[in-house]
Amino acid sequence: MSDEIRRSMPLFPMGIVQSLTDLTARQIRYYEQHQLIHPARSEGNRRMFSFNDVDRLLEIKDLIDQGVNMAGIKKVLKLDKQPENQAYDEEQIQEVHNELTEKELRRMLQQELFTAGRQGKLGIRQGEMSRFFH
DNA sequence: CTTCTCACA
DNA sequence: TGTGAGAA
Repeated sequence: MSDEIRRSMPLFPMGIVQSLTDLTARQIRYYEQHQLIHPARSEGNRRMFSFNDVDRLLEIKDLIDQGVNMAGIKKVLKLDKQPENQAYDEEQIQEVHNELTEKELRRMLQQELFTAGRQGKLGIRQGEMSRFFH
């Protein structure tokens, strides 16, 4: 249950999500307008994406690459919320999960902490960063 | 420097 | 969807 909390915890800003999903900021904001994702907002009205958001964006990217339009994607998302037909789910869930390997997760979080720390957003100095990454 | 919103040739 | 302006 507490796993859901971590997955919905706002962690990364646009830049990170951009490099993580290979989507342009324009697209990401566009998908938000169409209710495909719901990033939290933090001070300065900046979008803070949760792990779930990134996960969802990766699904969207796959769909886009497969030539699916907004309408089609919305359908898929609705099927996601209403777990009635899980016929073709297995295959897609596998693909998405394959993109998020343990290794990448480490890199993602490290990148986040790095940029945050570099900007003095965290009371952490480089020497203390090693405490997180042995 | 990074991100946000809004508008447009 | 891209891109540039102007603000935060």
